[in-house]
Amino acid sequence: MDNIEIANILNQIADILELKGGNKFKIGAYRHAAQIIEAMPKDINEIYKKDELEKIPGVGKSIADHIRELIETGKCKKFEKIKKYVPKSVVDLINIQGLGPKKVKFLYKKFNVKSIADLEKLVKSHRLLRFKGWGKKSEQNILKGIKLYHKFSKRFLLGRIYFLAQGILKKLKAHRDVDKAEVCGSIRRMKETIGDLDFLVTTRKPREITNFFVNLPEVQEIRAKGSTKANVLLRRGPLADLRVVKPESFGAALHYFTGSKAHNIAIRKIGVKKGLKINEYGVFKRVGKKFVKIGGEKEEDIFKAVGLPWIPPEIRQNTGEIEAAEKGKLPNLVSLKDIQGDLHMHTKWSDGENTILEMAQAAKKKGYKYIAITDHTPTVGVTHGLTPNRVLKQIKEIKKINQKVKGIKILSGIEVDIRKDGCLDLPDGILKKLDVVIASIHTAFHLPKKEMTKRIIRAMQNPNVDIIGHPTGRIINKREPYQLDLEEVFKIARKNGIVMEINAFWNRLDLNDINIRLAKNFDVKMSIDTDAHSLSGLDMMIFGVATARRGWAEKKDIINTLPLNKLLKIFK
DNA sequence: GCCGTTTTCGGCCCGACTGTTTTCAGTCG
Repeated sequence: MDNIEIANILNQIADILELKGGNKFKIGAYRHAAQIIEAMPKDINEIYKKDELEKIPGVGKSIADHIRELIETGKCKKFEKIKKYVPKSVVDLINIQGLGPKKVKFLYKKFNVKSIADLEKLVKSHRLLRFKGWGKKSEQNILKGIKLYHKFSKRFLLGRIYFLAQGILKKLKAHRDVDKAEVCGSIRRMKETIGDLDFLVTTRKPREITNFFVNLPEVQEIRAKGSTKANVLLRRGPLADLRVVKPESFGAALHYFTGSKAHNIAIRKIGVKKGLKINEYGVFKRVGKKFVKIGGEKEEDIFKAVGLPWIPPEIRQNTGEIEAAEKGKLPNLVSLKDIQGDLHMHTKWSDGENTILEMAQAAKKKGYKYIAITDHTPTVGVTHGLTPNRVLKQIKEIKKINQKVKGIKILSGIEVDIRKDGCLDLPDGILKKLDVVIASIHTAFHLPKKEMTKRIIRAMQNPNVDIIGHPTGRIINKREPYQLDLEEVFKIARKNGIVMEINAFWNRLDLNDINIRLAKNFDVKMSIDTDAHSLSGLDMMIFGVATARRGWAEKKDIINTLPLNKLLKIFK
């Protein structure tokens, strides 16, 4: 069992306890431990082997026992026992937006609601209206929540399975009979959600490799297995395909399996016009009645055959990249190595896991030249946000740490909350003292479009605001973006020199690819920041950069590619 | 269930918002 599987079970225990109405601090303890284990870079099995489980913060004797049991037997008595209290399908209902443990418990006990179908039927019968606390609005909200759940429930978030895919890829590459291996599909295009995993391998021993693949420990169930193709269900949830081709077809197969489908069709169409046939085995030229292979070992061969330069996977959507390539006007996409610093992160001063010093040292290790510490403000209650006094204290503290740590500059910042009316929850006099001010919304998500737009624009007119954090507020698979007139917002951003954040955290990725392209059209500058709440959170930068690339962003569009002296000129 | 330069017991970040009420429970972060 890996970290995420263990964390999943701890979270499920917490879910069930919540439904049972258990002690909320106990529930919190399970969740806390799950969060730490999921986010920590170390393999929990290694920690188990060293008998150091209880050294993990948030893990005491009891949870350590559960983990030991899980690692040794794959099961845990506590979980097996409380699982009997409610069916899993009932627990899953709390994932519907607007439903929490209390409401789900009520629905289960009173109406025996066990599934989304049950729930929908009940709501539509209006029988709920007779009960205290359930009104017309509640009905509407539940139906909306169900719709959202259906819309998103089939795809996996990139950040949840990216590292799983990389891990499997590493194993494939390490196999002595494997020539080349790559992960294709939407993961290679770094799409924010992933349907399944596509692995491509070249080898002279296809049978051995397919066998090796279906017997990987990550595999739960073999669904199909042949000599050059296999399909499995992974324990983490998604399906995974393996395709084996000959080395001389690697490039063609890579292109074919990377997609997108729309992009591939467009490329093949150009090929047809030139008398070419393009498929996963190569590029073929028509000679009389026969087709003769003219390329396919490298991905470049495919593009070259249709007279185009190589196009980065992230923008292969057939949304203008082929036309741009034809004109020699492909964007020079920003890349991870261009990033000079990270301007949004939290520390123990609010809801982060690590100290300012630890974050700075980890960032320095990444080669960053600067970071900004941007803790929360009091409105976001759970986070123990910074009051004016604590802001001043933190500024002093950062000054001290800057003298200690060489080679990286720590900027004093804040993620100040934008209240419902658009004013900020710290006084201007305090904001003025900070190097960088990010303003974000964490409450009142459901305002009408006009009001929400006005709210953000009012915040952008505050002379101290530099960046708007996660500008649309969406949580992938969970919460829709706010109703917002982004074009209006971008106009003001351009005028006032406000930077729009590309929040790199994998369940946000906000701005998303489409809005990044829009912002670019308005000549709005952006910053790619992790919103890290722990050291491992800093690793999320790849997802932010990938999203920026999908939005055609270039180095010049992204402010945290600038050296410090130039960056500081942008801030007020 | 976890944790301790306020500690080994007794705390455990809590404010904003919504929808329902008319003072508050539930949800969210």
